[in-house]
Amino acid sequence: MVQKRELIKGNSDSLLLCLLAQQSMYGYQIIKELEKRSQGYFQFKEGTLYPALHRLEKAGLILGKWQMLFNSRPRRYYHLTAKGHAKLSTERAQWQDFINAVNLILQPAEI
Amino acid sequence: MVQKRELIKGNSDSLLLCLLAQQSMYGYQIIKELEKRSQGYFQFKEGTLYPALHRLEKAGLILGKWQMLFNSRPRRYYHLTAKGHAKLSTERAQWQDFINAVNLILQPAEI
DNA sequence: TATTATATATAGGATAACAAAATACTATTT
DNA sequence: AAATAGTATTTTGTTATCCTATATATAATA
Repeated sequence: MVQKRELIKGNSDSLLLCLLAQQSMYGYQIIKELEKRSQGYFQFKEGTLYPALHRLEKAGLILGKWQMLFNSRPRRYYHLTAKGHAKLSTERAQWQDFINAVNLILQPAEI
Repeated sequence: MVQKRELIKGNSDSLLLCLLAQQSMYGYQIIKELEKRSQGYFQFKEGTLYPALHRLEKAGLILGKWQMLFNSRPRRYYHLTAKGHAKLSTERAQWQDFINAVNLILQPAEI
């Protein structure tokens, strides 16, 4: 499976919202989960993920809460806000529009 | 569609290669053709397209040739090189891999 | 004459993905 | 006890590229 990093651009926020809509997670867990679910395709770097989480939180789309644990480091669990759910819904639609538009170019009706 | 900009990022080169693989075109024509074929979705700006064409030509993927016309401005027609055809083929494969990976996140098998 | 459409080009700003390193704690191995 | 590996978050600096805006030029139309 050939991987092109450029393709991820502009989609990471949607992927994160989608993942957190299904389940609250903390940063490190998100990295592992994305890799697992995509069968190794997505390998988010810390320098990509954490700034993205902060961006989404600042925009009010997700909310992070510190969770103290006695046998490990504190973790910051993120969950989707109502605003985040609404955003995810529009982003899903935008993603479909985009796919459709690209396919019209890549696979035109008449060749 | 405010988000559209980010989705296009990293994909414009593939779109251009694909378009020029089907037919030689000049810049202005490409803008119009992309808009038409995508039913208005893609509206490339000059500041996006021309630098992209120069980038692709510099990389040896496309080749531009000036065509003089007596009743209009000169046009620079671009066509795909052999290297460009090879590149397009791998980019098509990458695009499919990417779609598959995203769909594994957006529509997981079990929810 | 002014505007619109055609046609190419580039400077400057904004955003985001990445590599890399810093920090810090826990668990396992030697 | 010390070293190593794994877990977990943060930040700095670099790079790529998409956009706005502007500049230039010609032909057709109002």
